[in-house]
Amino acid sequence: MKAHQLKVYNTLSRQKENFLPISPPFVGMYVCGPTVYGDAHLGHGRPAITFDTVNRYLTHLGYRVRYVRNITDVGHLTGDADEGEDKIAKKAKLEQLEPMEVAQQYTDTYHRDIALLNTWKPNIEPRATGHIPEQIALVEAILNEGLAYVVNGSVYFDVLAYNKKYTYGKLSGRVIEELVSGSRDLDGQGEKRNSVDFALWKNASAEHLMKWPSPWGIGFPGWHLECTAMSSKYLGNHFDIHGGGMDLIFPHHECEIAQGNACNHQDPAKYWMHNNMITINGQKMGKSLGNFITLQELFTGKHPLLEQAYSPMTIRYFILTAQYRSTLDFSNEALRAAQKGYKKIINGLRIARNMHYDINPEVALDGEHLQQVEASITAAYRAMDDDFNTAQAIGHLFNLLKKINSVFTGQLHSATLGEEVFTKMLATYTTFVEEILGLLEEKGEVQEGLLDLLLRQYTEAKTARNYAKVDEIRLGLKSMGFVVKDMKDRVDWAYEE
RNA sequence: GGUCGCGUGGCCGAGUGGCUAGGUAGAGGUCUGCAAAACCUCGUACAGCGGUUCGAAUCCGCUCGCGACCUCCA
Repeated sequence: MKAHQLKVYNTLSRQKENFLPISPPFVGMYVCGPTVYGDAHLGHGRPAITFDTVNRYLTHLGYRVRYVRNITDVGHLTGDADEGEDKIAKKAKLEQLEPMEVAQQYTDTYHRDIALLNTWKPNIEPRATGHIPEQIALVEAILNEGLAYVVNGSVYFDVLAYNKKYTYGKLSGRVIEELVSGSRDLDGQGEKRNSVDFALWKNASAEHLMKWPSPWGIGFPGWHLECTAMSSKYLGNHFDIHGGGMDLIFPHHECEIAQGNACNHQDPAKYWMHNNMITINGQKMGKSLGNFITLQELFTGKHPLLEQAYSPMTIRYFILTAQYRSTLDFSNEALRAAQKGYKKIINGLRIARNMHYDINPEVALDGEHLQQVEASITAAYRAMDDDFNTAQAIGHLFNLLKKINSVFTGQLHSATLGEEVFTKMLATYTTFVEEILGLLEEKGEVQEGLLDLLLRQYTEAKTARNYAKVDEIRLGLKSMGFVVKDMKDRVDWAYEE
């Protein structure tokens, strides 16, 4: 296979750049994981699948990826920045649980749901609460640089001081003067010297549930700090890819860049990748809007907005049919279309796995078909090389699938493609579906052996022109979710679309 | 209010100057005991108006509509 020049859209430069890892073949990738205080919803599914696909494709190209995705189990506050209540602790009080019980419970459900989407596990999945000493050390380092200050046992990052040496706002495209003047009510600043400053360490009140000792008293870390602590610990001070949802660009990732520069004098990541939001009726699906659908609700169909259940692979396919930087609009109609498309892909996978080249010297090569197949193979890779355009790649896979189906049903002879191209076509198709896109065959309850038995009876009945029995078997299979495919010389089954 | 982005055929969704995206839905056809599956063909899509160009969905301007971030959110 020829060398690929992968291009990646970098939020920092706002353009596609050639992907050149810092130390090939190694790639360090850090992705912001969930704050574990509720069930994972469709909005969590998108970055999980997006960066899983990035991981898969980079691995396919031969890179050795270290994928780190954190679990936020402390420090993420509700309400106004740096003034609200800890999300985990709030949920703990509501459910009368230990905060760690809440974190554990939703970490478990997150893992369960994300695994169903067939995502590879991260190589390291660190938790914020497991890295308190590292975070304290970072605060001390930033204080030593003179870019933070202590007030009543809390430590704040001094954005204005930082901005004299570095540029605060370069990721989100924000101008510091506008942030300063545009800040809402000036009396809500509290201890901060300036409203744009953010907390590195917060003093904990007596009733606060999650707290640790520090040089500044009992307290807990600020939200942005954990990612700096854990990414630098496991990937170094400057690594290749930092990913997450677009809504994290500001302030979270902006603050991470500031923290990284403040204590390590360099940007933490070379490439910043951000997936867009999933919308529902054109509006962002999110916790704060209360219009989110959890993954479990999708899998079971138990949600007022859902007309039916949608399988994990349908969801994965649905998300992959859009480029990750575009919004993707949810609707039952779109998901039903995705379900059909997914099943078509998987029926093709079964066929491709079992198909063999049929040597026939009397069949001539067909230049047009050959050219179409070769073009689709090249185009599928080119799409992935162009900032992981899974939507476009899938389009080319469907073109390959048409050829595969044609050969399978006898409408096209495999020899018209020649053995080399035919084999490459099958290999490309199966590699893309299974390895790169991560689409699995969702097997039903029925054993394949049983299906084969029924199909043998079906064939016998058909030969005997016992059409009543033929129809009976056909109906029976249909009720189990299978359709019978009658071809010229044989029969086969497929998943009902 | 500031910053940024979007508006593609019934629906979802690629595409950023000339080359069929694709899926799904619908229509017709081949095949079939009838079907199904599969394959083939089709609708003449680019918010509106103006401009640049030999040529624009694609570049520029204006208008309309929608959204994101600026406060926790993937």
